[in-house]
Amino acid sequence: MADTASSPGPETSRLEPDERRDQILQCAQRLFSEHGVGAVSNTDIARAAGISRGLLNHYFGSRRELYRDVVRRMMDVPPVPVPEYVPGASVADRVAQSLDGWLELLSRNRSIWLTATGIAGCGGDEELEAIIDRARDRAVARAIEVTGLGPAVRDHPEIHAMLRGFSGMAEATTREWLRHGRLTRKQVHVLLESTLLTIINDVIPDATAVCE
Amino acid sequence: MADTASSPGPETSRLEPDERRDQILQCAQRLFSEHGVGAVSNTDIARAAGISRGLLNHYFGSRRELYRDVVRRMMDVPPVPVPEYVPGASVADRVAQSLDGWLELLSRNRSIWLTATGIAGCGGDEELEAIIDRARDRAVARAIEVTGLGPAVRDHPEIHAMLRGFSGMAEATTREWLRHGRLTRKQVHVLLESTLLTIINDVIPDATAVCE
DNA sequence: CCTGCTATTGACAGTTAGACAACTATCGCT
DNA sequence: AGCGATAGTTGTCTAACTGTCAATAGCAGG
Repeated sequence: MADTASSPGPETSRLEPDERRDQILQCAQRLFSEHGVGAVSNTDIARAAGISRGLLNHYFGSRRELYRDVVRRMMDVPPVPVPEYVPGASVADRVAQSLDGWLELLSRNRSIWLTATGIAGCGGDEELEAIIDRARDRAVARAIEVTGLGPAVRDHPEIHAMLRGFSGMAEATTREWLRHGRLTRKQVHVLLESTLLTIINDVIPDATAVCE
Repeated sequence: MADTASSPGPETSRLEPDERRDQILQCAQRLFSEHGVGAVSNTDIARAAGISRGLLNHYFGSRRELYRDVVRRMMDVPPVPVPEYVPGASVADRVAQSLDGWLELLSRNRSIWLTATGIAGCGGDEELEAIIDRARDRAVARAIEVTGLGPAVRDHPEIHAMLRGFSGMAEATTREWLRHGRLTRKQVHVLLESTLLTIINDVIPDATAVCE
């Protein structure tokens, strides 16, 4: 980054550690989103937060750890849009409703989500991979709950892996929608719904049979 | 990196520019694969290639450009496993055969592919994104050819975006197979085949209708 | 007002990328 | 053999970045 058109910096000093931590993370997240991770130095972040560079290391140790915490903060945002169990609803209904909730959530947190998933496998950091992996697993777990696949997954762990594959498709499709505008929300919905139902109804019986 | 257990370095000098370029890229690719991008310095690469540091900049300008060229080289590897047009074959047959060729190719170039896709969206570099995007588009173009969707795509460009979504699933699923061993090759095949056929037969009619 | 605690700073050390200049080695040509 | 042209080397210099640590400044409670 060349120059940071300095925002109206808080100009305050001596915050409580938790507040300071949070404020720094917020600034870092914004800068990463705006300029890309590689183009933002610790100096930039410190300036944006109105603090000295040394304080970054005091709070986060190394840059890598700061980076990890930013990603963690981003990924932890989604507070689960409640599966909503309605007695008379079919699996297809529940899938449709859950998908809708997910898409709604993403359309609200557009830039955060794009940054967090774009950051992704930046190469070499085990723990970072694990953080993103965990977020993905949470999404898959929700899918399992919604589709009522719980018992089947216990016997066939590969179903879990397949749903992780599906979540790759969900991410890619959502990028096409939110980032490039090459799909509409409705189209994403139809695509993901049909695909997920196919996986449940057609693929899983075949593929699990193959394994044994 | 502390010390690079020096490979049996070519020890030669005065190569043709093209050869030298290629040799440097090869070394960089190997180091990136082995130690991760962030852990390899220009000095490491120069040492591994048996040349001076300055020559790196002579050939590639900046580190970022070297990095881009490494990724470009990785992505350009797949020499298209020939679609093979057999007259009597159905779409499903052609999809199955093409998928099989793709999986075979990947199982052979396992580590290269994992590195290339893992490197992926490292954040912030437009041109790098474009390179990866282009590789993905090539895969999608092959899928369109195999499935005979050419005419439909001309009228409905969103089909293209959907197939890009599918390619996200293909990547994620393949990672589950090649990297984590949580799926077998057969399972990946069944999953991708069914999903792709569903998209072609069920989703595309629905979704394109929605658009108009 | 003083005193202890701690958030915060500022300067320092080590490393790296990138630019540049001067020099050397090797090839192709006459 | 001699002579350019060009690939490659070495070394240095600058700017920027990260991580560390002793010193400082702001805010409690007595």
